[in-house]
Amino acid sequence: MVRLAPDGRELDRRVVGTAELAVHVAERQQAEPGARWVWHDTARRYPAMLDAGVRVGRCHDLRLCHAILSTSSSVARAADLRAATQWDAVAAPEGPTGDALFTLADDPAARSGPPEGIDEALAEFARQRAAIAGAADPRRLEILCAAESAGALIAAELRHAGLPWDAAVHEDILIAELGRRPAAGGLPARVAELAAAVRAQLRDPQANLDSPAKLLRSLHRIDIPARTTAKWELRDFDHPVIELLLEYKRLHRLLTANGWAWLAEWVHDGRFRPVYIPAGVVTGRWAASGGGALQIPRQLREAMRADSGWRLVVADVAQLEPRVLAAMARDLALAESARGHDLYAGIVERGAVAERHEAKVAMLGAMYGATTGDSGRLVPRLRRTYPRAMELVDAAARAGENGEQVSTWLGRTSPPASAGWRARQASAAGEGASAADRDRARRAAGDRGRFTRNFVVQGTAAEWALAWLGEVRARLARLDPVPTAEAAPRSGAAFARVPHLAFFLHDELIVHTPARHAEAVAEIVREAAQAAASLLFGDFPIDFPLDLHISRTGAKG
DNA sequence: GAAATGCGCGCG
DNA sequence: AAAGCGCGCGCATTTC
Repeated sequence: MVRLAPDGRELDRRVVGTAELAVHVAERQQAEPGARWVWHDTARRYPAMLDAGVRVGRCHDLRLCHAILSTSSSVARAADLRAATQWDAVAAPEGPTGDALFTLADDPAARSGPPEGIDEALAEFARQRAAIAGAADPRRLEILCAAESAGALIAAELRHAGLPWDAAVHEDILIAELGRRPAAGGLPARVAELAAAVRAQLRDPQANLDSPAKLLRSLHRIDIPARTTAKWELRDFDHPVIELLLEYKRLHRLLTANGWAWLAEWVHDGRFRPVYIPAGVVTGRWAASGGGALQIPRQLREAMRADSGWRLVVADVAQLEPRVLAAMARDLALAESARGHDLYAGIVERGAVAERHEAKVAMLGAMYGATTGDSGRLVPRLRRTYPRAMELVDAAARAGENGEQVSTWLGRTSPPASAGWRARQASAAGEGASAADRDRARRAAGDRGRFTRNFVVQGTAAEWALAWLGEVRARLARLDPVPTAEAAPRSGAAFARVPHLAFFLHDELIVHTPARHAEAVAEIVREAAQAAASLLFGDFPIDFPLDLHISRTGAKG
């Protein structure tokens, strides 16, 4: 550990273990609340501090920032960073007994993580500072690295606090939908009944409903000529088995994905604690590992219950991506249509299309690269009405098709075209290329174009969301703790007495707060959205309206 | 018998 | 209505 003066001068250095580090950080946070901690990997250091009740205000995550800067097209000498060992490697998580559990030092060949020493960390930090300072627009990368690092803190904090989850409510839903939980092994009553009814209709008591290939053959035997067993295809066939089968699939899905096994594995002591992975997606979106945090069915949302005396403030952004697109492209016409709560209604008002639903599929089609169907047909209407916004995504698509890289608003850059992709394009352009070669190359180019088209919008939306999260976190930290008598101890040592973020998913966040702070928190969440807009887009006139509500109920029963 | 692949479906 | 982006998971099937 090394302490630096604001001018970068070294004040003192010591090698410390995790426990000692937590104590030291707690002391320094008191003395210098604005300090920014520089370390290799937040995911590795911060959870143990939180367990010790220590929160950190700001940090610079060398691993995540290395990943951004070493591949950003905004950085002039990114190769210097790439040459600097493996700073974006994920190190093994620190176990309860510290690094000793993962000692790899005696086997240098097995060591895949980054250098551990202070000098190496300082050198990497200096390289990253230089990379940012030398960029054409240093402010954007500065903001991106700060937001990414804040996100790393938040990801650890979200897991520490967890999302209040009432297992009894969840179980009530399961019983209502599926029937009683079977004693051992078997299917719940309603699922078993449906399976039997489907097999009766198929006139095959042994029919396998869970193997797509076998199910398809069973359907063919009763003259249903489906090509696949996907529900949007089955829905079009007029046969009594269809409704039963779709209901069976729905319940079977609920059972296997979010049934009793999921509850037992992921909900403990009234909290759902998924593992968040900042920048787990190349666009900068977060991924999740375990628990399926990205896919909790809406049906189960009722099981989210604030602790007694606490509230959940639930907020999501209405149509985040098209709003981000309007601001990036400086498209005043689209920004005007986006004013207020319903961007799609605004598009209809402007006369681009006749119906709200058309506005929605057209806009999604423009951002995803639809070429066929209703969506593909409607995109040209948007092109006429919002030429600046549409040119931005069209240009991103052309760049991708040409094998170029694209960047988000703040400077996160898409991956380069793979060697295989380049080889395919080159051989298709050569003399001996067959029609099939050219066709494959054209399809691959189209795929890549749709990816880069979406990358700039999805990635910038992720940046806006990170800024929003970071603003919310900073402002929540200024609210007063409640007395111990009103604490929510299950939210963990660091958050038992203060409002804290409890969930985040792309364009949605949830804060768990003492009831007395709920209105203040709601205001903070709204203000933070405008602050994020200003941070990224300055005074460009774009709204980011929220759907926001405060949960009425406390814990069940 | 483990690992990779395909399908289907939940989420944004 | 089920194409056009990004994910993770469970299950069945194929491959090593």
